[in-house]
Amino acid sequence: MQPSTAAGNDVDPIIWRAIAGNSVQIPPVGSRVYYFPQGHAEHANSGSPVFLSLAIPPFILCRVLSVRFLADSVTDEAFAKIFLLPINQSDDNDVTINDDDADDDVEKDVVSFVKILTPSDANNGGGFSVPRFCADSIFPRLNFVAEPPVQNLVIRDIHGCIWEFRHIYRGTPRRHLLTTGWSKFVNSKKLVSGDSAVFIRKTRTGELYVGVRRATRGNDICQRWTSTLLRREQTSSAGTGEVRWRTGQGRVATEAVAQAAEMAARGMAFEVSCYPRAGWADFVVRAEIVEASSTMFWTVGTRVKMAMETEDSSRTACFQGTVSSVILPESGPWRGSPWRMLQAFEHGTVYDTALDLRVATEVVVEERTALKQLEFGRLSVVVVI
Amino acid sequence: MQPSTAAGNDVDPIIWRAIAGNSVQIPPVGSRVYYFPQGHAEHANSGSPVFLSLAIPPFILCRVLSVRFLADSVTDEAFAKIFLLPINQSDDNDVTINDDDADDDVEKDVVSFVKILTPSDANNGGGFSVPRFCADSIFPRLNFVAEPPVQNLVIRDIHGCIWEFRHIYRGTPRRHLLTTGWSKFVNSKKLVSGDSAVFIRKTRTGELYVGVRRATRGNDICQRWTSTLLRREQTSSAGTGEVRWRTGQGRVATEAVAQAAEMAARGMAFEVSCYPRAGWADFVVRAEIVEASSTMFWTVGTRVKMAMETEDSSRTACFQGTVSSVILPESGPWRGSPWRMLQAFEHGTVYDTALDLRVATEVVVEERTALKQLEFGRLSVVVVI
DNA sequence: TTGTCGGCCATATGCCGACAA
DNA sequence: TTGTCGGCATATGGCCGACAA
Repeated sequence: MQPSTAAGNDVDPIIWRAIAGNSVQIPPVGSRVYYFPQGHAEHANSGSPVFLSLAIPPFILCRVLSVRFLADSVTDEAFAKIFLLPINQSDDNDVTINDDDADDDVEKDVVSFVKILTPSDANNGGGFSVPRFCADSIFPRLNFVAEPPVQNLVIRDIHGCIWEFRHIYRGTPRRHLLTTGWSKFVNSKKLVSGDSAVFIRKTRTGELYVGVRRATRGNDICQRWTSTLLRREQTSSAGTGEVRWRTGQGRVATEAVAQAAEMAARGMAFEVSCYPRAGWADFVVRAEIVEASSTMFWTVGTRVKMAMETEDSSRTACFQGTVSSVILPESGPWRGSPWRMLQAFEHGTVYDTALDLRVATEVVVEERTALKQLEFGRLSVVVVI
Repeated sequence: MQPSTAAGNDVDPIIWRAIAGNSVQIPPVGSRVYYFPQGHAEHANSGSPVFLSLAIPPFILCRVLSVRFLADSVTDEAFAKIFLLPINQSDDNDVTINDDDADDDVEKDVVSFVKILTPSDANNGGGFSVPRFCADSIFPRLNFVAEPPVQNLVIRDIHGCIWEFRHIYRGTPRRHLLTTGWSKFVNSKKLVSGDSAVFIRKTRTGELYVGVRRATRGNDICQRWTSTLLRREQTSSAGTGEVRWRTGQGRVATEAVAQAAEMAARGMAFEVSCYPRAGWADFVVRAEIVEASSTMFWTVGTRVKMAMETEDSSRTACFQGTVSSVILPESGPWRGSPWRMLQAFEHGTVYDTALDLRVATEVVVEERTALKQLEFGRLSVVVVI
C-alpha cells in the first residue's frame, strides 16, 4: 500500500504545525505508538464501520513508518497521514532519530499569531481588524511617514495558493486593517465569526502564510457552551447549499476505518488519516504515554489535571477534576478495552484565561478518557495530582 | 451491515428516475445480478483499491436484497445504494415481485423535460429561456390575459428543498422566461453551460420538481468531442476554491471498493453505491444479460449495434460497429475476466439526432466492452447484428 | 486598542425589449 | 421559436471615519 497522493501536496511541516496548533502531537517516524480502532471509528463520517473479522483488538502496538503533513482540499484543515506497521510487544525500543534540537531550531524560525474572527471580521463587505501585536510582529513594517501608511501583503495559504491583502493603518484612532482582498478570502474559505485566522511569518525569509481553524462546535462538551449555532448550515430550504460539508462530523470514510483496523489486526502495514481537532481524541498515541497510563491504578476519586491550550493558542490553561467512574468492558467485542475507560468530574478549576473556558466550569465533564480525551482547545497531557 | 442513512434521505423513485434519466437501469429487488469488482474499482476516486486477499473473482453472482434511491449531497447526482448477497450459480430463479404494470402506471404519472443550458441560461445575471414545450407541458398555465402573464413557481429539487422561480411570458417576440430565483439556483448548483436542467411535473398532484445533470466530460470518448474545457476549475491560484469537487473523477471511496470486493469474495452481504453517469460502466448487471452475452461466440468482425439516449433524453440513437479485438486475460489476478473484453471500431453509423452525436462519427471507439461499456449519452443495450 | 455602525461610492447583479438566427 | 446583446435600475460590496467599549 503506497501512501496515496490524491489528497494534494505535502505541506511544509513548520507551516503545518503553526496552522494546526503548537500543541498538536504527531508521533515522529520510528517511534512506537498504540493504534485504537475504537478511537479511529469515532472519526468515521457515517455509521459504525463494518469489521470483516470480529477479532479486532482494542489497541495495537505499531511503529510509525512515515508521516505526511497534508491539508484537506475542501476545508483547509491540516491533517496527517500516518503509515503504521504493527509490531510485537517485545520490540520495545524506539528507533527515532533524535532531531529535537533541529526541531527546536526550525520552530523558532517562524512566528505566528492567531485571532478569533469577530462578527465584523467575518461580515460580508467588511475588513479585518489587525491586532497591534500581529501587525508589529508578523507583517512587514509600514512606512508611517506616508499618508496613509499602506502596503500590499502577499500571503500563501496551506495549499501554497497566493492571496493578496491591502494592509492599511488609518481611522481615528489609528488602527491596522486588512481591506481589499480580505472579503474574498473569507467567502472562499467560508469563514464565520468564531473561526480563527493564523498569520505566520518565516523569520529568515520574511515569507508570510495564513491558515484557518474552524470553530469547534458540535462535539461533546464543546457543544454545550457554544452560543453560535449552525449558522453555516442552510438556513432556508432554498439556500445556497454551498456549506453543506459543515454538517459532516467525521472526516474519514467509514470503509477506510474498517480497512485500517482489518489490516492492523492482521499485522499488515496500514495508513490512517489524523485530523487534529479540538474535542476529538487522538487514536494514535505514543506508546510511552499509553504504557505509563496502564501502570497507573485508576480508581474513582483519583484527582487529575489536564493542561491544554486556549483556542487562540496564546496561553495554556488547566482542567482539574476527579475521576468519577472507571469502566472496563467485561464482555463484547471490546472486552478489556481501555478506550474511554475514565469519566471525570470537573471541579475547582483555576484558569489563567477568562473568556473561553469560563462556561466549562459549570458543566460536568462526561467524556470518558483513557489519556487524551478531555480536549477543549487542545489537551496536551494528563497528570495525576 | 445496515444501509447507512448518513448520505441523506431517500428520493422518491419516480423523481429519481426522471432526474437520472429514463434509460438508467437499476436491477429490481430480488433479481439476480453479476457484480464486477474491476468495474467497481473504475469508480474509485483515487488510486487502485487495496485488496486484502488476492483471490477476488472477476464476477460474482448476487441477489439484490435492497435498493435505495439517493442523491449526492454535494453534486446533486442521483445515485443508488444496492445491497447484494452473493449466491450460488444453482440458485437461478429470480424472486422479483413482478410489478411491471405498477411501474408503468407510476411512470406515466410524471412528465419531464430536459434542456441543455445555453451560455445565456448559465450566465451570471441572466435568466432561463424556457422552451415552449416545457412551459406548455410542465409548468402551470399562465393567465395570458394579464399583462404581463407571470406566476411564481415553487419547485423541489432532488433533496426536497424548495426553490422559487418567477415565470414570465414577455419580450418581443413573446417567450417564456425564468427570471428571479434562477440565478441563485445556477450559482448554488454550480451549473455551467452544457449542464442540463430537468423539469418534472407529477400529473396527478401537479407538483413540480427540478433536477440537474452535469455535462459529461473527462471520460473516455466523451472527452474528445467536448469543446468545453475545465471552465469549472480554479482558474487563478487565489480563486474561490468552491468548485474543487469537479476535479474528482470517481465518486466512490477507494476503501469502499476494497471492502465491497472483499466481502463479496467471502460470500457476505455487501453494499455498493452506483452513480449512473454517461461514460461510466455499470458494474452491477442483470444476470440474464451477462449470461446471454457469455453464450455468444465473440470474435473479431462481429457487427454490433448499441441503442442509447441522447443527452437531453429526447430521442434514442444508435451506434453501429465491428468488434476489432477480443481480449481475455490469460494470467494475472483477473485471468479469464470478461470485463472490457471487447474493443469495437465504429463505422457507418446512422443517427436520428444530429447535434450531440455527430462528432463521434469521426472517432474510433477505443473502449473495450463486455456488454454495456460504450456509453455515450446513456447506452441501453448491445445487439448483435 | 479595537469592535461596530452609518455614510457613501463603485461595482455587480439582474430584468428588460431589441434583434437576429 | 429562442439565443444573445446593450441599456438601465437596483442591490450588494466594500472603504471610510466616528464613536464607544
